[in-house]
Parts: sequence; structure tokens; C-alpha cells
Amino acid sequence: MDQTLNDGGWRGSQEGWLEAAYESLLESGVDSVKILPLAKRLNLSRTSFYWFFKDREELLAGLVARWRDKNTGGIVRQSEAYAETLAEAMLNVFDCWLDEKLFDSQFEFAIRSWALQSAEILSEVQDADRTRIEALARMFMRFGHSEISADVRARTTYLVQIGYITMQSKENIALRMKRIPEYIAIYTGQVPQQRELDRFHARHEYRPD
Amino acid sequence: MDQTLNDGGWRGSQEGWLEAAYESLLESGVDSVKILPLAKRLNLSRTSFYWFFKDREELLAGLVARWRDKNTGGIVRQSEAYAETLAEAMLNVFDCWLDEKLFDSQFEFAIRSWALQSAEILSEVQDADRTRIEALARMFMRFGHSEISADVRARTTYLVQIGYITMQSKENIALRMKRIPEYIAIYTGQVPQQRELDRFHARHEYRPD
DNA sequence: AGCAAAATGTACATATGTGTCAATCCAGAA
DNA sequence: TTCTGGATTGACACATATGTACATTTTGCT
Repeated sequence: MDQTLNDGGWRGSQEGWLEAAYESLLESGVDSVKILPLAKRLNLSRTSFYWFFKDREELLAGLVARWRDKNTGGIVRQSEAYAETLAEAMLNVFDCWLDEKLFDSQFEFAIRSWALQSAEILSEVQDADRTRIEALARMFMRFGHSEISADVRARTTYLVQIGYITMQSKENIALRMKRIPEYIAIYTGQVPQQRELDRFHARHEYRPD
Repeated sequence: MDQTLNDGGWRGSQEGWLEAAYESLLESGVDSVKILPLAKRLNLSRTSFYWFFKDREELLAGLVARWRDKNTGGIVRQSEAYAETLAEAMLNVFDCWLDEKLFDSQFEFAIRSWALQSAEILSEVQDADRTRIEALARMFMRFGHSEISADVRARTTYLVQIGYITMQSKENIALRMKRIPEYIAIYTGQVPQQRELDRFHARHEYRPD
């Protein structure tokens, strides 16, 4: 049996501490991920932490692993999904920005803020950026764009999203949906067809007025 | 005489502490802006800080004021500068991304990371975003774009840059210059003329091969 | 029920940070 | 040159964090 999961009647677990650390990271940044406050949140003794982790470092490493596993895959997978047109392919990528399961925006921003004060994290983040932009550029090239054009368009697509994440703007779904055809037009140079938008709306259970 | 400036033979000054705080903020985030380390950096006693500032809070407020004064003005001014074409107007805005005097990217990112853990700072940042995007949208409308189109294009322009800042990618000037015509084409829908690019290059003392 | 492992808690040592206070230092005016 | 007030300092009190040692409780298994 895996000791790390909270399967028995024990109150604490590695997963529990990691989840609390994740929440604290998203709320207040890495400097707030401290054992004493987490223990308070979990209603556990501070020292019991050391049963599951060697030290604070190990906990933070766990957070990075979690982010790495979750956030890059979504973009790469969506950029490779089947599409008839470039506009449709773009909409596949846009799924990421609307579905928490494909891409965790707040997690992303928290990690990037962390990179501000840690060279190690910075290089992790820059690896991820490279991987994601390359995947998007391949998508543009699949639909006939030149290397330089694909690269800049991939960057635009990706950077606007990183920008949105950084702005931490919580806009309602209707406003975001209204802007999407414009974004598609700018990024791809072609207007999405109505049936493509309908399919996209359906996927996200959105009903325009 | 203004007591706050280091005009006399005194070692410390409000400006000196603020400058040290600014440097520390840019290097390692707001949580690193602590009196004890700053005192070490300045070779001053920790307690002498309290002669210039009431407490740490007041120092942090000084940092925010500095950012507010510096970073929003640049974008607004450049977006209102004279231009014959939209492409030229766009290039005026691009001046910000290449000239530290018009826009301090690292400062910007540091403040945004801070906003992650402070509702007060978050609302400051969102005010700034609104102001800047509105200025850019006015620019697009001046050149004939509809309200929705101007808004989305303004967002694209602005968000790509915020994205770049967040990525903390330090690319060489040649690569950035090479991408600029593509960006202009995407944002404005029109290719910049050679003489417009020449003027831009000259402004930034850039000599293409 | 009883044992051993798993998990928790208490106590201690240490480090780093904040802010107050009284004592002092020192540049320039009288 | 002495006076004066702005500038600087170390000592003190306190808060919060990390990590270790060891005692204690809880739980699963026999």
C-alpha cells in the first residue's frame, strides 16, 4: 500500500500537505508556503510535517513537479488535435483557456511569480515556454505558414494568454466568448465559420443569446 | 531644504532606502523587501530606517507610488503621439518595449507578482491595465477601427507585451527587431512601410545587417 | 487484547525579522 | 567653539519561522 496517500484513518498525508501548499501558493505566493501556517490550516501539529517530507525544500519540489505534469501537456495536446481549418485548430487551443482541466491559469501565474526569485524555477518555466511555443508554431506551419510567420503567430497566441493570466482579470464567459472570433481573426488572419464557433460553444456548454 | 534628499553629509536618505527597496523588489519580489537586508546592503544600522519611514508599510507604499508614476504614463503618451498611419502609431507604442525610460518591464512584473498576495495592489494594477488598454483602443479607433475591433486589438497589443514581461525572456535586439514587422502586421492588419521601420530603427540606434 | 509501526505532539535550540527607546554622533549655524 | 537638531546606533522586547529529540497516542495486524 502506498503510504503517501491518505487511505488509512490517519489525518495527515503527503497529499494533504501538498494540497494545502498548493492552495497557499495560489493565494499568496511561494513565500507564504510555510510549514507553520499550513499546519494551522490542516489542524495538525507543525512537526508532523516532517514525517512526510524531509524539509520545506522537498515540499516545494513537489509543487513544481505537480505544475510541470499538469500545465504543459494540455497546450501541446490541444495544438495537435484534429482540425479541418486553422481557425478550428485555434479553437482547439482556446479550449485550454476555458477549461481548468487542460490548463490551470492561477497555478501558472504563481509559478511564474516564484521564478522571479529563483533561478532554478526560472529555467523550468523557460523550458515550458519553449515547448509550448514550438507546439503552437508547428500547428501554424501545418496550415501553411512560413517558419517566421508561424513563430510570431505562435508567440502572439501564447503571450496574449500569458498576459491574460498575469492580468488576473476575471471576466465573464459571455464577454470572453464575444471576443474569441476577433482573436481568431487576428491570430490566424481568417474569420472562423459559424459552425466552428457553434461546435466550440457546445463544447463549453455556452449558449449565446 | 528638503530633508529627504541626501544633500548633506548624512549617509542615509529616504531616496536611498527607496532605491535599495526597488532593487530588492526587482531581484527577489516584495517579500524580500525587508529592513534588515536593506540595511546590510546600505551599510547602515537597521534602526536608522525608522528615521525616514514610519514603518515597512510606508516604504512599500513608496514603491507603488514610484511604479504608478513611471509605467502608465509612457504607454498613454506613446499611444497618443503623432503618426501618419496605424503602423507608424503602433511603432510609437513599441518604443515603450525597447526603451527603459518609457516603461520599466521588470518593475512591472515585480508589481504584478506582488498583486498576487495583496488585494490592494491587485486593484492598483487593474486600474493601470484599464487606463492603458483604453488609451491603445483610442489609438485604433483614431485609425478607423470599430469599438469591438479596437478593444480586442488593443488587448492583443498590450497582453502580448505583458506576456513577454511575464516570460522574462531576454532576447537580443536583432531578434526582436526582426519580429516587429510581423507583430505590426498581426495587430494592425497592415504591413509597415520600409521608411517607417527605418525611422523606428534610427530612434533605437539599431542598424540591420 | 496486545504489539509494533505509523503518526502526532511537546520541548528545545536557533535564526531572522519587526519596532521602540535612550544614548550618542556630527554638520553647520550662531 | 559651542550649541542644536537631524541622523545613527546598540540594547531590548517580541513575533514567527525552521528543524531536532524524544515522549505519546493512534491504528492495523496478529
